[in-house]
Amino acid sequence: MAPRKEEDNKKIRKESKEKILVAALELFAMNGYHPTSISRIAERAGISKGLMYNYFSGKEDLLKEVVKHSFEESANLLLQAVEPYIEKERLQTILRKVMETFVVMLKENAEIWKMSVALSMQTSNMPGIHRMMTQIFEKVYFRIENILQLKERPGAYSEARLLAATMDGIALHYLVLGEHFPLDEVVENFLTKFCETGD
Amino acid sequence: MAPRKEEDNKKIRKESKEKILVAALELFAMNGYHPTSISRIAERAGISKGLMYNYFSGKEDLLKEVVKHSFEESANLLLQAVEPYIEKERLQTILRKVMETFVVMLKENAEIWKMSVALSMQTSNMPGIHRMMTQIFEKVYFRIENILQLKERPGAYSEARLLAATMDGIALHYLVLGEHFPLDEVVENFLTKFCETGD
Amino acid sequence: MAPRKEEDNKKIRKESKEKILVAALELFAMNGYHPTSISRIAERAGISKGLMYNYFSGKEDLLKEVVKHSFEESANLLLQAVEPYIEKERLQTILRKVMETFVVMLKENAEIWKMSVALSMQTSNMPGIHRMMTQIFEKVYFRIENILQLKERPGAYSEARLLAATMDGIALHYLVLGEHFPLDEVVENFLTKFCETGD
Amino acid sequence: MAPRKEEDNKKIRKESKEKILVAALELFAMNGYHPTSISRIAERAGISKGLMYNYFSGKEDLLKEVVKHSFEESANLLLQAVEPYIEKERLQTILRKVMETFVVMLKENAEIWKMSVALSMQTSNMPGIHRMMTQIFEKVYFRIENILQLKERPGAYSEARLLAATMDGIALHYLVLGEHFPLDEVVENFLTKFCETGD
DNA sequence: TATGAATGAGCCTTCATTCAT
DNA sequence: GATGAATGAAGGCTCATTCAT
Repeated sequence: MAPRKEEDNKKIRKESKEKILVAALELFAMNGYHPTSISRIAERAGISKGLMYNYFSGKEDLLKEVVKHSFEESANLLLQAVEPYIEKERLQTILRKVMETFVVMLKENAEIWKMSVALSMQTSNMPGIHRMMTQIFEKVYFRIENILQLKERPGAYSEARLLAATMDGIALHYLVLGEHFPLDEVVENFLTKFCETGD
Repeated sequence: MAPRKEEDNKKIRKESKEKILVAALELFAMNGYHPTSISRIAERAGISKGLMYNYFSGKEDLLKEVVKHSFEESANLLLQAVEPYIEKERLQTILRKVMETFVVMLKENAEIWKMSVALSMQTSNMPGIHRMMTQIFEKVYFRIENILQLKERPGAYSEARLLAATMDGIALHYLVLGEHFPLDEVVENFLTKFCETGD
Repeated sequence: MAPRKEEDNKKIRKESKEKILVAALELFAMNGYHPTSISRIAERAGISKGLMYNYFSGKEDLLKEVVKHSFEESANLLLQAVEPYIEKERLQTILRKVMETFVVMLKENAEIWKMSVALSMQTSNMPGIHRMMTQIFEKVYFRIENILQLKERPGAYSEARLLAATMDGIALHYLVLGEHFPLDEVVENFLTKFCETGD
Repeated sequence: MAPRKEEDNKKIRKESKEKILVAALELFAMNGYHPTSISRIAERAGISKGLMYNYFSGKEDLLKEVVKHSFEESANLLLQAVEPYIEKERLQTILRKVMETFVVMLKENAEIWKMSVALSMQTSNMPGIHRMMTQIFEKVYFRIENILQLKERPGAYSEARLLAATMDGIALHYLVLGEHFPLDEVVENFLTKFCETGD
């Protein structure tokens, strides 16, 4: 047999890793980190338990990468969705676009978001994960502040903080109450309130 | 000689249960539910592992009572703090009072709130706990809606939802970012924004 | 208060002990020895856990007394039932009477008999209990041999052994198969076979 | 390097499972089910506690397989031993052969038989095990009935029941009394009695 | 690269027993 | 005589991790 080419190896590695990450994300999101066993993850990923340890140094490392992936993806999606509008449109339009995207993502990835929120509360255990999540989050936040400044909004700093906090608060309540929470109404109310002042 | 009196036993029982609840609250809040073992709780409470099961039917039952205690206490404190102002004062004053109390409680019980948020994200496992938390939360929410209606605020329903969500969003960001989050400034901004509209 | 009289004390002791023995017998018979906890027994007897240890030195001692009671009672009932017939009647009549009584007792106390059989198999653990059961059993056996000798039955020794073994074998199968086992038919067949030979 | 071959694994698995089954059988038979801990079994089998659960879903499952193995083996040995004689020989000869084999097996596996009898008395707990034992037992019984019918024995049904019951009764007494029980004499007496009637 | 048998620490829980009252 | 709070050893079981292949 000819030795496998370098490239093939790389591809195999990437595919296996991807399968593991996907399986882990699903299970962590569904059942939580602790109740999910490595065995179940391996099973769902269609690989052996041992193989995990070729790609990840342990369960916690796996969690870290899982979170990083999904967190970064969410952040990027949100930022990219509004990027085209930032220069041309009024703040109100931009915010509306942000909220639209936000709501879609929230509904689509409810379970994953729940996991993320739960994890972000675990400050003392898993400091590495907490740090990483904070960093990604702050990246998004800075972009928001940036936009507000661009639109010559007074008090952009605390206003950006409030804006981000409110968005996450809305998400939080939706995640807890589910369809009992009047997501669309609240978002509408929020947009009105946020834009009519000082504009 | 004579068996212990009924009263004495009651007192003993109450004290032991209290010790366990306190220890459990501290550890659950600090490290989370799963990573906290019954052994550690018993150790911290200064009792034997087995005694636990005289008072609680299991680890999850213990968590439930812990959460109920601390959650209900928080809810009551918040409601009681504003109760005297509701009739006499303007909405703005009431809200300011609410936020003051809220901020104090948030700072004082940050770890417990983290635990609560994390738990409220665990919908699928532990449905009993989730239900209980939702109920207590909704009680607070209804009082808020009530107050807004009293003050003849238009759209009290979705406005109350938004108000509650924003408060929790602010709490969330404070809990994640700690002192990096400009809590007071954001609260001020929020009060301004919320009260100046439609007033 | 006048001090309790010696007699009263004795009566109280006897009643409490009796309650415990009854409760233990029922639970041991129903669920087996190991799966039955002291707590459950105390509960059913309507007394406190601690009180048990005033009357019995431990769980195994309790079992021993329970078995002794019920075993002796069974043995006595069986012997007394046939005693009046021994002198006057033919062997066949006596045996028929024995079997009648045996069948009634078997049906009435199936669960207790199951427990007894199970315990009699535990030779290595609980040697005390095994010895006691053996002694009571041998008492019955000797009476049977005695009767056969009285009726001038040849080979009374091994015949008595066979008779006793067959009776217990029938019981065993009834206990395992329940109503699927044709108890009455088999008994009839047995009586025929046992009496027609050498008579 | 390369993962172990499928075959190798199968062999390893089989050997480990066998070791566990043997150890468990010995301990269950010697001390009973409840007093035997998984730790002790693992220790005797020379493996770790955890490995057990790769092969059995729990302690009760282990018991079930242990019983099934030993019970089925006994049943098969008994049936195979007489099979060659059934067609050619008279009933008396066949029965004598049965009893010979029976006695040998009884003496050789006394402890296992004790365990089996004890277990067969546990109707309420462990219904699965009870059912399994009953099934195997009935298989043997039906063969006996079958043979009696073949030899044109009248009343084969209840006679077969009696025959089986008597055999087990003899076994029971031997198991309880050990060498105090005159096994051979009783068997002889039994054969005489059983065959001389209706022949 | 990939496997899965094997480990062992640690988990939650039960329960016979003790003892102060 | 009677109670039941408290103990602590032991039980069954899970699971992240290792390692020979």
